[in-house]
Amino acid sequence: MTRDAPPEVLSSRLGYLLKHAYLRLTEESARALAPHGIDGRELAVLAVLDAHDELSQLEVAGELGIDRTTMVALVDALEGKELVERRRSPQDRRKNMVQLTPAGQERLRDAEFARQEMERRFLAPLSSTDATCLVRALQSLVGAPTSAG
Amino acid sequence: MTRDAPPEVLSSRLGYLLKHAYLRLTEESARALAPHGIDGRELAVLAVLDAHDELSQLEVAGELGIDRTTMVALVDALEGKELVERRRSPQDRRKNMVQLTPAGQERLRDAEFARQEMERRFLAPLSSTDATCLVRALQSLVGAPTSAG
DNA sequence: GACTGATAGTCAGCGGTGCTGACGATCCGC
DNA sequence: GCGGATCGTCAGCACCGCTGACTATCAGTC
Repeated sequence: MTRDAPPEVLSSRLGYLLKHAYLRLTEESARALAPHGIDGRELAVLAVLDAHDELSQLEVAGELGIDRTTMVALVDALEGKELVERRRSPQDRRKNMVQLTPAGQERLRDAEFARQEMERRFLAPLSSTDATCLVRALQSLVGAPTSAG
Repeated sequence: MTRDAPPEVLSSRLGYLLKHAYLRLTEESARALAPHGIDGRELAVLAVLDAHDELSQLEVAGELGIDRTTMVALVDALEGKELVERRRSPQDRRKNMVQLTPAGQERLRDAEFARQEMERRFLAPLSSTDATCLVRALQSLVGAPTSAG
């Protein structure tokens, strides 16, 4: 099934393109991850934890670029699914250290596989040159300076 | 000012990249359009109207890929700024035809110029090859089939 | 001409997301 | 020990887009 192609006035607008590409990926991501009982944000948290072994909630939030208040519910959900554990840091008892459980590690592996499959399908309409170029361009944009002062 | 570069675990995730590129563009867009008293969605409505001269609310919503219920408030706002006018269609009195006012056309010109400037700045960190490639890739993704049934 | 079903616009209400502001607990420099 | 900063938490708000219901209107049928 193809969706309607965007009207010509909009197809050259970066805002339209980025928004709809993002929305479409979000849909695909939800569909791919649903069988694993987590969503894209939760998977990102698991991946960050796996890469760093153990971080405080605030550090995880910082990595992901989301607010610490948003992090609370996110960790609540993951803890409810027994994929992560909160522990008060003995060094700094203000901090909640968040750690993957064995179940969390397993879930991460499976869901990561599903995500990679999904991304591969998502990028399938592109030539491999265009696909690499897209990723490289996005990386530059996200890591790059802006006029934001 | 450069923003923090994304952590390595996330910089290869399409979801993270698309989301943050989109968020960053949204910020820049808001900043660029603020002096013109409209936001990105409103500008898109004006552009669609300009390209088609006159459309019903539902048709505009269809072009932009947003819901007809969302369209109501959007047209309300634009009408409040006297940039568009609603007229009952004589052919089909269920339809609200939406039309640019002269002020709307003028605003569109100015804001479009600001948007183009903004996009140019936004894409500045990319080589011109990468920039064209990015746009082409996004166009393919947005216009392309998905597994969405 | 009246009845039926579909369509356009409107509105109330909901869910998701992310924010601000406040608070308690805790840490650190003095 | 005190004052200021930091972390987690919560309540409340704003924005966005949706669903569902309602009204007005149209088109087709009898």
